[in-house]
Amino acid sequence: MNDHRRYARAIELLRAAKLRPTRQRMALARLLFATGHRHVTAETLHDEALAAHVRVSLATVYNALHRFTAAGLLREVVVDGQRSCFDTNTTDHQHFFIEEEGQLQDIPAASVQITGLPAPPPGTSIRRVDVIVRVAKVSG
Amino acid sequence: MNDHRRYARAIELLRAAKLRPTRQRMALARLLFATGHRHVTAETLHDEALAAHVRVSLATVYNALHRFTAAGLLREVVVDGQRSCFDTNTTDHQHFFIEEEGQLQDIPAASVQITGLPAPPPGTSIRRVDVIVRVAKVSG
DNA sequence: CCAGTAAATTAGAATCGTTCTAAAATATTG
DNA sequence: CAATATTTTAGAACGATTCTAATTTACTGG
Repeated sequence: MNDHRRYARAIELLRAAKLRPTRQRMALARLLFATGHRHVTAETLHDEALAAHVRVSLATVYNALHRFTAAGLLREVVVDGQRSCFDTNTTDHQHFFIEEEGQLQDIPAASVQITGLPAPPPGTSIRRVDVIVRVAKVSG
Repeated sequence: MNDHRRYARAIELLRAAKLRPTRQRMALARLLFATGHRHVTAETLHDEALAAHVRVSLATVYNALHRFTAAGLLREVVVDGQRSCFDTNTTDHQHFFIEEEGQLQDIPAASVQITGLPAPPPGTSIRRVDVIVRVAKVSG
C-alpha cells in the first residue's frame, strides 16, 4: 500500500467513525492500520509515534485509543492488571498470552469451540466471551 | 463451623503454605475461607477486616493476598485493568463478569468445554485457559 | 522462659498507568 | 472569514499497588 492509499484509508476510517481527521489521529491510524493486525499499549504506540517523528502527547494517544475502540476500530484486551492492550483485529477471535514477554498472539475464532456455557445470570445477556490461553516458556 | 474449628482450619492452611500464622493472616484467612467460595479485592477484604475490628494495614492485605496466591490458596482473576480480583475457588472453573457491577460469578468447569485450541507458540506450554463471559444487564 | 534471629507488619512515601483540567490550537460551519 | 465546536496539550491529579525503613512479632535453641 503506498502513502497515498494509506492516507486515504486513514481519512476514510476516521470519517466513518465520525472523528475529525486531525494530524495526530491520522498518524496514529496509519501506524495502527497500515499493516496487518497489531497489539499495542498506549505507551508502545506513543513511543512508535515519537520514533516516527509524529508529535503527539500521551494523553492524545489514550484519547485516540478509546475513541477508536468506541467506534469499533479497536478492541481492548484485558490480560493483566497493569496495562491495557488494544487489538486492531476486531473480529471474533481469542488470544495466547506469553507471560514472560507480556506478548499477545491471536488465535483464530474458527479453531476454538466453546460449548456447554450455562445461561447467563438472570437479567443479563452475554456480550462477549473472552478466552485467554496463558502460556509460559519452557526450557529446551 | 464453630470458632474453634475455623481457627484450627486457618492455622492448618497457613502451616501447609509455610506461612507464619500471624494475627493478621489468621484473621484474613478466616474471612476468606470460613464460608463458601468468594471473590475479593484488596480493598474489599481490607474493609471487611476493619469492619470485623481486625487491625490490619492495606499493605499487609496485599501481601497476604499475594502470599496466599503463590501458595495456591487463592487464584487471581483478571477482569479489568483497574483492580485485581482474588478467588478462593482454585479449582478449574470459569467466570461470568457482570460489567455494570464489576461482579464475578463462577461457572463450574464441568459445564464448559473448550475444543480446537491450536498448539501454543513454539517454545511455550499452556499454563491455564481463562474464560471470561462478559455479560451486561438487560432492561425488562 | 529467654535471648537472638528471621520474618512480618506498618505508615507513609513512591511509583505507575491512566484520567482530568483548563488553556491554546485546530477543524468545521455558515 | 468569523463564530463555534472539537481536539490537543502540559502538567496536575488520581487510584491501585509497591516499596522503604523502622518497629513489632514469631520462632529457635539453649
